[in-house]
Amino acid sequence: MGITIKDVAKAANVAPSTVSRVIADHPRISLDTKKRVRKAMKELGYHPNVNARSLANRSTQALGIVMKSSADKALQNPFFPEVLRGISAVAHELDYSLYISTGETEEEVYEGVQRMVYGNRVDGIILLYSRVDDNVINFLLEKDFPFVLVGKPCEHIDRITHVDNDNVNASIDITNELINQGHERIAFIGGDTDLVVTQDRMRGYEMALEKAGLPVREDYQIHKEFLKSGGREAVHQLFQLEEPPTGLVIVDDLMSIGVVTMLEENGISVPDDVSIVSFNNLYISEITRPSLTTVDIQIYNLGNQAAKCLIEKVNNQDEPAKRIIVPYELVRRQSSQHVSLNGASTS
Amino acid sequence: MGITIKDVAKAANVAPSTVSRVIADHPRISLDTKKRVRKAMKELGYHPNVNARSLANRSTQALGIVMKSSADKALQNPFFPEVLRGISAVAHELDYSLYISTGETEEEVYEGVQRMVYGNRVDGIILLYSRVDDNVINFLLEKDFPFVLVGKPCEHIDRITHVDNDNVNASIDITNELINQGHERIAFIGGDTDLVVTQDRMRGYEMALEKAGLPVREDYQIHKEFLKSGGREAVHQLFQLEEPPTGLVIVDDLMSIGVVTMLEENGISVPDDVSIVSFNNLYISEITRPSLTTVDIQIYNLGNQAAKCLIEKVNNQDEPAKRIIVPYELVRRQSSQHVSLNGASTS
DNA sequence: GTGAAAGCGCTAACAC
DNA sequence: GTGTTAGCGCTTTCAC
Repeated sequence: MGITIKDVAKAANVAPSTVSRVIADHPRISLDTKKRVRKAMKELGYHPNVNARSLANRSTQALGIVMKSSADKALQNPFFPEVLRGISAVAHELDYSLYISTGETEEEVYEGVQRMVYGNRVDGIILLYSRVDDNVINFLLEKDFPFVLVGKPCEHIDRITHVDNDNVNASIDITNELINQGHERIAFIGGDTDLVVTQDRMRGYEMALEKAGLPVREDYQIHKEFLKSGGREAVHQLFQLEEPPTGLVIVDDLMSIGVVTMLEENGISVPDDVSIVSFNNLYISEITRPSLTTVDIQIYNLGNQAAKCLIEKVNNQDEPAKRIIVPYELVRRQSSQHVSLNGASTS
Repeated sequence: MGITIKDVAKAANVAPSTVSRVIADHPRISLDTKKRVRKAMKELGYHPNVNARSLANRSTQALGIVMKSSADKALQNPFFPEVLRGISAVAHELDYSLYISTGETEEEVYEGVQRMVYGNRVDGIILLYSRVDDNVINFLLEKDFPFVLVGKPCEHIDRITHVDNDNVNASIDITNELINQGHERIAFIGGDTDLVVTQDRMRGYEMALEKAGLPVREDYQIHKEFLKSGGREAVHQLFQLEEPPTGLVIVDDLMSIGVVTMLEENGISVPDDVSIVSFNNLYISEITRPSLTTVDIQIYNLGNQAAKCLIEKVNNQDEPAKRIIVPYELVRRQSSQHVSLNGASTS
């Protein structure tokens, strides 16, 4: 069942090892035999068995992709297909396959990673999230298993190759966008505070405010997982304050859309009453109304770079830990405007 | 490098074959040795090498997932993470791993599938799309390789196990929703006409109109990939007609959002001037404004069923071809309303 | 109930 | 340049 290397060898009148060498395009095989062998492979319809190869080789030509637990379906989802595209492009080019592991809980995710590593299923792993105190990272470090992180590690930062944006500066810039438009009361809406990306973006926000001499107010920060029921309330409260914000920095475009809706339910209009800026530049950010002023973090590129780094690392165990910063870009759209225009629609 | 079955055997004072039998939980191994072996495995930190097992076994405990080419990033994306969740849940439960293959072009996708099959990487494949004249399906059929289709095959329908919604009836129902609200001029906006799902939904739309004695007008159908530049124009034209539609059936929620934006750019408001209904009930459909009246097709469930069917088929090559229809549900939200309310906002 | 040995399909010394 | 051979780690007859 299935053509093996032996069949090809026989047909081409060479030894199996020669066929193997032809497959690997070994330099010191004569062009003539190469041709003959290749012809035989074609004719017989030969395809190598990757398992056998992996066994002999201790290399799988496969990369593992690990997402964070998909329990909170909302937030990171649109991110995933795009980063996958980026990874897939280089994987395909370099003839790597992709394994994927996810799970509803952290525990499931961890188990998945163990399976990949212990089972010799993959040569390396791309982690698509970074959270404090993550046992997956500790496990991989301990096993000295090649991996790359998309995002910023919160520990061992110089031991972990990672691909990230400069989220702090991105956040400073996007917050300044509001400040430059004259906003002085700017609130921050974030997600899971365990995620490093949330932390960085919040820090940038605070730094920008401080630099501009604006107060950093605690009642201007929301961190509930507010795409669920709690969030609606939290946003409502924010605008019940004596001095409600006129600008909002939101950690993700998808959240922004939810917030816009909540606001409009309360008769608050974007950008006429409040300006919104956010992050990620998802596809949807352009086609929603208002279109979103956001930071394009180049998701595809993040995936692309991560895959490249990982493959380098796989091919050379001694490759030093790297840090790749993918540039970001501000995208100005309709959701933010100069504070002096506030109330435009009601006037 | 790595604990093998032999190490365990030595430690437990048995033969390697016995260890193997313990792993497989073979019945005629004494409980005593089982315990002893298991203890040794624990102590040594043994983990089976899946490649070796696959080689000996001709089974990989892995499923392949094939998406359609990701070139058109817009349409099917939000679908993917959700269906993956569904697949992943059962894969995890039954100890299967997931292998994923995508590509920018059809050709790349096809190559990926070949790699999975020929390389013995997976035991079976889940196809996440159905399009006419697809060489991937033909390839799998020809090789008699286990696979399951999410969607409806356009050929060999009784030979292919597939998991689908009843898209024709779903479309009839959602179109009737508009008809029952008094709409008589109802247009259809679809995507790629090669996709079976587009065809089914269009047919349902037409059948509903006919049943209601409403004309099926050709100038009421748009099929450009209109999330790109062409679409804006097409929608514009639609509302330049002498009798512009008052209702729109749109093949996907994400498209709906784009259309709402285009309409509002032209001063046409949803649902006050035109009602919109669509399909899929993506997460975003609920938080956008207006929230979308749509058909919940239970994406998670589609994935779940597909994975189950595939594993059955893998375990029993003679499993007959099945057809699983996942029920759908109408979700009424703000984007559609009775035609008599039209113009409400301008009055 | 358990062991010995062959073999899954391939690669990688080591020969010549 | 190419053939021979010994594994990679596991499963699976076939003995006993």
